[in-house]
Amino acid sequence: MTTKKRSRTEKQSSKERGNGPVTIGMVAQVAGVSASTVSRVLNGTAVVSDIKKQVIDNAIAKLGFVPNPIARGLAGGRTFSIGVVTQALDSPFYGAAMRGVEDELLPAGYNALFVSGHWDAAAEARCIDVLQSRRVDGIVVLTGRLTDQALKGYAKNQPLVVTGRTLKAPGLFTLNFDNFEGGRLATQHLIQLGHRRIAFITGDAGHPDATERLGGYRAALKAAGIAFDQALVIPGEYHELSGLLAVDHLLATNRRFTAIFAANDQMAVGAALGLQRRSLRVPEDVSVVGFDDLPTSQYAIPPLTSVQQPAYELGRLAASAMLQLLADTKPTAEVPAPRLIARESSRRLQG
Amino acid sequence: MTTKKRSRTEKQSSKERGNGPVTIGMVAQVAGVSASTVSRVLNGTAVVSDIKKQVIDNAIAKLGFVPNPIARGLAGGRTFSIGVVTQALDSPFYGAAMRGVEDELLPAGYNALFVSGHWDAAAEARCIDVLQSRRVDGIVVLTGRLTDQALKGYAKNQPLVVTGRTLKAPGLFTLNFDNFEGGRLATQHLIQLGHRRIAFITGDAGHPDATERLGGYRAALKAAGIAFDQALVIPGEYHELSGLLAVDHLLATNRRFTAIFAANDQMAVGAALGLQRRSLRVPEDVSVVGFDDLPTSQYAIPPLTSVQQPAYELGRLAASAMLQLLADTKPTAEVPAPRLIARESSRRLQG
DNA sequence: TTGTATGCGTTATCAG
DNA sequence: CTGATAACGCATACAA
Repeated sequence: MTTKKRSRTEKQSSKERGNGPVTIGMVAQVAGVSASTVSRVLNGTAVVSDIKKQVIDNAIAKLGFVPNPIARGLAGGRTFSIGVVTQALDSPFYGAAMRGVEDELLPAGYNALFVSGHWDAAAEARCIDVLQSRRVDGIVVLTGRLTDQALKGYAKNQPLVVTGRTLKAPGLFTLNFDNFEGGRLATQHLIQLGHRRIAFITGDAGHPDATERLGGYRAALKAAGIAFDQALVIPGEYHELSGLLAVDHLLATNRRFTAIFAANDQMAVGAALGLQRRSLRVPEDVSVVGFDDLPTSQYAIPPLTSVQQPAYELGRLAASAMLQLLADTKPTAEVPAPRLIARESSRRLQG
Repeated sequence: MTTKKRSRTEKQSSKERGNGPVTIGMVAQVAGVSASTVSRVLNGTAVVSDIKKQVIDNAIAKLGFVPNPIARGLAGGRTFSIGVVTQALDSPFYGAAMRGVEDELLPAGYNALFVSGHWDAAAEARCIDVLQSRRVDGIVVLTGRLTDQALKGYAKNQPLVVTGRTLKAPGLFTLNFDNFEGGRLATQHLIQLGHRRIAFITGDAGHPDATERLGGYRAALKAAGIAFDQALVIPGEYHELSGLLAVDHLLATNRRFTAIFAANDQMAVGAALGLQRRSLRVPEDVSVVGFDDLPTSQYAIPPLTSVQQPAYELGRLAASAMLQLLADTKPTAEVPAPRLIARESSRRLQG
């Protein structure tokens, strides 16, 4: 029994700088104190005399000790890792959000476990199972498909932060971007440029985002006294092809329009391509506005006018809220208001 | 002592379906066997009588038992999680690769821990430290900046799979995409279209990829008997702005060229925008070819000709290789050969 | 303020 | 083939 321990100690001392299994017991021994005391200075769990603290810190530094999160998790019930359910690992939007999460979590000593739900409620549920089995300290769900009910249920087991939804429940914090206002802004922008026949390409029907943006579109029209025309609303699914097909449909059915507002940038880009294919120029013949303001949108041809979605900020805020939840303080994060970024794809209606 | 255990059992039976802390001991008790035996059927560590196996499986199902990876990690020395060092969480390329990794790992019962090195060797080293402290079973480095030496060192501590490099060492497996051939293909494509004055926008100088692609460019020129002209090679940094500036530079210095080959799609898109700004049409006036074949590239205006980088496949292969390394079998993954995807941004030189 | 004892949920090592 | 029992590395009541 002690044999094993001794052999490890020897191995360590021989390599000296290897980040091998230096245990808390080893620093305790070197510092001449008990393991408990070392643990205490490590976590600030209790007051330790300055003198011993000094000695322990030295021992830690000397041995290059780094606590084992695994053991920590087992013993303390916390893993210092938080699970993040995204919808797609490969997406400019979720990518930025993940970056925000990471930037916020790492400095706090937490790690993120990213998994993706592929826009599917069942898959998301599986993700959460995996995360729970990994004993994450909390879960962040980025714009999921799970029902409010399910979410509330999960929140009972561990802190939960959810974006893209507004919900009230214990242990649950939601962070919602104002999609309605975003939709309104974009439409209003086009109206102010003189457009009155504005087509709208919707997002995925099952998604709240999409209907909210549509709501903003309708509100802006109404405010300007423009009649809503259902024929100008084309269903899309948030990807480029949708935009392209929407334009085809619009043209095939002889709809008259001078501008297109797409519920996200990907569809806007697809629409622009569709227009170009039919020899319609953007923005000379048709103005196009997107939503999300993806990093690539400023290099689209022409650079795309869009509603900025603060994906990175959203990620940071969500993570920060989670940290606060974990610290038992009430989260105070607030999502930035939507902002319209005007570029070359939209311009004043001529004639 | 048994008190505690009993209380847990009660809690469990009362909630019945809760995924609370059902322990191996509890299923052992229900099945009327020892914990060791349960562990054995769980891991297939030893032969167990079919009859007991049955009983245990039933107990597991009945209690909804799910092994605790944390405890597993502590006891068995394995965490069933593998660390993945990417360079950017928000990048179409790494995004696809991450998806590939996830798709391969999850079914095998492993989890991925994604962290990003931001193209910085020091940051990458920190990432690896974090990963090691999390006791991951292995590390996958996607196209890093670490030195071969450092990599070999890490490979001593745990299995390592590295992409974007060719290296031989114990416990280390590398997976290299043929960037040279990709560069050659793209250039050859333009040459076959009749172009002879082909500008090249390089990638980030510190990156092997970039120089290999340049090598392919030169080789193709040479094979066609076209003299290499240093003035047509513009340094870039792999982002859109580089492409735009490169075109500005080319035009400002009065270089004559009929085609541009950019070392990645982002720069190609930037170049296309730069050309458009100067009223040069793609492909009528200038053909443009990119590298990577990002998903968005097929919707660029015009759709971009590009060399396909099998990012998703690369991720899968890397993960699969890691799994093989972990299973002590020699990895056999082979990266698909580069393929040119011809679209509308390149066409035969007129006149 | 500090040390001791014990438990976290599994796997691994031994006996049998 | 199976069951005790000892680690795994740390945190935490409890006692001192």
